[in-house]
Amino acid sequence: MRESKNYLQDLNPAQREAVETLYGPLLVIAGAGSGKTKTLVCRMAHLVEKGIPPEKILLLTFTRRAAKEMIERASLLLKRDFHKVTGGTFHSLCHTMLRQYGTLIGYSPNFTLLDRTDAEDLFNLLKTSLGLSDNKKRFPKKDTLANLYSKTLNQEKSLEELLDSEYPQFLEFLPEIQRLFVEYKIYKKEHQLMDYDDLLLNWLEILKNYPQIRDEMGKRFHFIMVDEYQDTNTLQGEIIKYMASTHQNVMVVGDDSQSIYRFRGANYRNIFDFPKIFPQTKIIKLEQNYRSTQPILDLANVIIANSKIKYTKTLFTLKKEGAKPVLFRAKDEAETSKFVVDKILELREKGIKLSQIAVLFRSAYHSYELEVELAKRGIPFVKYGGLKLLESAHIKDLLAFLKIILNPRDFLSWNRVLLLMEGIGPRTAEKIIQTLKREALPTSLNRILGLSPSHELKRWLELYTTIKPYEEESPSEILQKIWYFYEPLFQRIYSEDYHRRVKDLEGLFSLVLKYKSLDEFVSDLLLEPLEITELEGETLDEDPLILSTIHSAKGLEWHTVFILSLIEGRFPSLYSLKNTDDLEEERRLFYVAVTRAREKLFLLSPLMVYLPGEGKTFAKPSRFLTELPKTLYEEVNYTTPEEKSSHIKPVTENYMNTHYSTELSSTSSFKIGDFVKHPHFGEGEVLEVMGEKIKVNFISKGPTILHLKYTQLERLL
DNA sequence: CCGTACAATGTTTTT
DNA sequence: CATTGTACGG
Repeated sequence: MRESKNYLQDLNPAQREAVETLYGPLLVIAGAGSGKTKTLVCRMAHLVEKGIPPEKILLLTFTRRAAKEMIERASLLLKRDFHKVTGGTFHSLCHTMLRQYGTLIGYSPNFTLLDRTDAEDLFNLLKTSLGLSDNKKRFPKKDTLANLYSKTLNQEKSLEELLDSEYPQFLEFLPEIQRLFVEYKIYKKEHQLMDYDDLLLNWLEILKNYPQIRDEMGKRFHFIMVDEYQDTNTLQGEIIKYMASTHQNVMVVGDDSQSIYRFRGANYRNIFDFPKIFPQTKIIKLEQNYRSTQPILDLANVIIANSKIKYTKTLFTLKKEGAKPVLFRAKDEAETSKFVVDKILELREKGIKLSQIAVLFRSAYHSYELEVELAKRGIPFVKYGGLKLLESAHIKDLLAFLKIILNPRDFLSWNRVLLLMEGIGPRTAEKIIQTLKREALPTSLNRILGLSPSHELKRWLELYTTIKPYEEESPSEILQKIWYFYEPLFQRIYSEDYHRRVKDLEGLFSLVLKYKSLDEFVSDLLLEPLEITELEGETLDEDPLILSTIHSAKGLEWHTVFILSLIEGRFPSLYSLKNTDDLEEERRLFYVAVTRAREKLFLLSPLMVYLPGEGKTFAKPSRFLTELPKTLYEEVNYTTPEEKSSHIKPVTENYMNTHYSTELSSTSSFKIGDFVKHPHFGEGEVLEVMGEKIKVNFISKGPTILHLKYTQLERLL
């Protein structure tokens, strides 16, 4: 009780009201940077302080990482253990519950989870077996099918409506596609498979049909908190409705202007529907921004004011001072990359940690050129978004082995595994699977070996029948055994880029050590897919720079933010141009990107860009840029270091940065033993000169390596 | 029936 | 431009 004063007094009145409203439905509309996370953390702490056991709290967030961080922060706040709080995503909650209660609707506890590509593979399989891929050349492809299927569920539209609006060329196949979807559902149920959508759907079905489960949930989770509510869909809204039906103690937090998951069925209107589901809802708005400076916020407010829909709030800040956002229009992407890297090095010299700087972009591939430049200049970085480790073929192979160990009826994974073996193609694989369906292993062993003379098949089946996942063997031991078998096939299949791929696997081997059950390992990989760079970069000696898609940057903030490729067709994306709603979402995406910045914001918009199909073309600046008043940003010119010594000339007279306007230090002018002065680190002695780099022992900071190109050092006599 | 060599195709964001 | 489908030879 004594401690409570401290954290409650740190809150503004609105935040405090949200924290102190413990019972009943509560909707918090929280603008970007308005202390949303802080409010959630404090409320969680407050609940516990009022005597609520942590295990009665359910915290739903957008990523599991976010939940973990909040629980950590609450623990620190009260110096108590909050680890019994159940925290995670909707999908992970549903997954856990279905492992426990799935039997009610005919699912065994060891059902298999399908990721996106698994689902696509299944569509392909069914497409072939229904004879839909034979002569009709224009029948939709597997990824289109999976996409359509998911949309019918998440956006609650009929297949016909969706086809009409998005794929009119496939309308003629409506009956075939419908039949395919029915088959897809049947197949999943028969083989104990669930895709991502099934997790929500099936759990909702149980909640709807079993009042006793609702009661049980009410007792188990007496307080529910949901973060990022603007990015939930109707299905998730309904899950909340049932989970909280007995007590109504549910708080949701969201920002309608930051809704960026429409393609996944999220609708910002969900926020406004919340009071309809829970008529007693109390609404609180958080409008004070604690993150960004006024110039950044001004830009953000204009972006959202330009949108067609009226949003609920205008942000204000007390951080009045600050540099205007900078726009740089490079001649091409190469020049953009150089500018960004130069600026980053400059910031680092000023003492900003690389991990406090982020480069954001609409699509993962937009950063390729920059990544090359960063590697060349030796700047460590991690990238979020884009290709997931799980999506690479070799990881999927290993996972397929694990999946059939856990669920022998997962014939989709059996199919993948069998096709890896030399001498086994689609037909033989199909025959083997038919045999397995009639008669399980090990009884059918000899019959199956009779179908193919493949040595690899024989070796695998022998190994397979000896592995016992639920008994004494650890996940790591099992993975080792599989690797022992798989390695020769791996070398044969991926002979060209063996070395690149084997690196990923090493990461996987070290990750598996943390798990005590194989089941948990596999579902975790599917529910929170690992980023490729998350496994590679353990040995970095410096906090790395962040590269991220805007979607993956949600909820985070940095000292400086760069936004890449503000070009029509890239941002806004080509696919959003036809449809106003999609375009509006792109605008919100830009808003999200801008509001990630605390102090400095750089907007990049190259004049020429590589567009798929037509090579290098002139780029049209993004409409999001052209609709901004010029007074809100500074446009700069820039010459790359090769052409001249690194030099920026301000276009307008009050350009924020004086750094480039002074002459730069020349490489030759320093020797060991010189005394020098740095504008931010103060005085120091030169210890070593290494080409373009110099090592200086600063009085304030100790020995530091500087890049002469980007530093202005003054020699003292 | 398998594996490979060649042609075509559309190319975002994620649990 | 890299993945995905098709044609053909072994």
